Amino acid sequence: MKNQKDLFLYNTLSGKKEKMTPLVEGKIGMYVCGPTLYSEPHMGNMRTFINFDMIYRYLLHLGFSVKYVRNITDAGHITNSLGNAEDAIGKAAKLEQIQPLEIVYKYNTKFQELQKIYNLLPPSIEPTATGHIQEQIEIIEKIIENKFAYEVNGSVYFDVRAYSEKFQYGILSGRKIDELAEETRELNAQEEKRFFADFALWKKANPEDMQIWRSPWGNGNPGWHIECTAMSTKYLGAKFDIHGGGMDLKFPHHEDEIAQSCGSYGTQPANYWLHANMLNVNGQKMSKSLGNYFLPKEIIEGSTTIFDKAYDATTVRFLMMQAHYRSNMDMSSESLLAAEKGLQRMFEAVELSKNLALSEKSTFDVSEIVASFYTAMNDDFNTPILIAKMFDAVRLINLINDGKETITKADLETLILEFKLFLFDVLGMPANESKSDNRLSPVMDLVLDLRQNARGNKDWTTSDKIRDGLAVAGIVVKDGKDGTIWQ
RNA sequence: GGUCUCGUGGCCGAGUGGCUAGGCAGAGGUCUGCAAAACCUCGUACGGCGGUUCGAAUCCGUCCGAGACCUCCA
Repeated sequence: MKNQKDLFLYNTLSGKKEKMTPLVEGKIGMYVCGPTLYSEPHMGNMRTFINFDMIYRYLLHLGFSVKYVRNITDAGHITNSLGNAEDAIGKAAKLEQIQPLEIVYKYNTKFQELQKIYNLLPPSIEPTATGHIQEQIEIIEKIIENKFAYEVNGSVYFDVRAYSEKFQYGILSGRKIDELAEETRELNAQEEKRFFADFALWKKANPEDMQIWRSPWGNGNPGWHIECTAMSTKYLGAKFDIHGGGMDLKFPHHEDEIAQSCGSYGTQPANYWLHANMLNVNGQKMSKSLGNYFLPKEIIEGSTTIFDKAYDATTVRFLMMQAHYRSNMDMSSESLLAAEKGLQRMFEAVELSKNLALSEKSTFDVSEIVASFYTAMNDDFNTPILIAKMFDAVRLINLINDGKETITKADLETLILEFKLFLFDVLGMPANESKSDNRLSPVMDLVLDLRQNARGNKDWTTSDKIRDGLAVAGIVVKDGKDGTIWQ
């Protein structure tokens, strides 16, 4: 069932689901655009990273050897096309009165913490833009050499018209240059540019810039898009398998990355472009400028007024896994609560499965269920379907427990193994089991034994007192047919 | 204005030309000392209007509504 050749993914480039064929069999190179660390990443940012973490996990699960590169943008980029605004990191630095890299360091520390809290696997490497200025300059030089860029007054711009004669600008986002021209009716104040769609590869330094680098064109800053081209090329080569990022990066960021790669190395960087959809708040994209965002920490601390109570990171992650990565999703107290309860059922089934009665034969087809897990995920990482299939398995486990279905030892082992692999390794739910403290266990045995005696004597007052007392300590007691369990 | 996406039952959220998605919530039942859990049954959903078709929520057109991108953005 674990067949690498059955994987299909939706490629933004073609607008279709395509069979995944790596450049080198068994190996995958994946680049994902990471955060710009001028502030703490919000929940919407996290959703993208959680989704690509899931994708990374599934690729690993299929046995691919994956090199996963996710950059950190720590060089400031001018915030609008006019070029007269400050870069976000520089702005934050001035505001907080510390160095730009202190800003980045500060927020990167938080970002790293969040990755642990939300159970993200660390990428193979997290390269930084400032650590690759030289590589960026070299690519710019190549583009100039190829006559797809020009220098004006200490800045370098990508020449979209020249590029369009050999390549198709707009291939990813479906944009046409002449249409773009009509659309951009204002804001053409960028006099240095020869053509409105040209974009900066290198910007001459402003006197107030806090980060400045030397280049063949004088002191300045790299353009926003060039860092990804430089780092993906360095770590994955000019051509690699998967490039991912948020939908909002499709244009212009990813479009321009393609132009830069074609303009320098004559090849598109990635075979497959994956785009994760946005997280909404009340139907609108979460964004800093709208102010409708909340932080990943606020939700687990319960310090945002948007939700009725605190929800842990696992619940949030599970809720996100219940939506497809290409759909946009909203979060509400109701949906979080539903996820919390649903996940609880999953975990309880895992516990329950440890003590199921075994039979001579199984009354259902385990291999079919397990196959359905793979079918779901192979279809463009359809986690909602996967979860639905897993709930089917949960139901079966409960039915076995009720004696209404039976299972053999071998089938149970297969089912549990695969179930856990998908729950913990693929969906990334933390496997915090075996937490059943060795010292607590005998104590509980004793307490429950006492309660059982009371129940035997129909001393309900005592038995309920024990149950209520344990409830206060967060221990739930459930009386089943074959004894009492606690958690 | 241009390009594009979406509109599914109380909520979240998949999918599909005809066959029950799933979770949560709700109703009834089984079990239980009670409770919890579990299991069973139930609501007969696909924005409006046309069209294609034996048959459409699924394809086409149109209208309404929401959103994304076109400018920094995961």
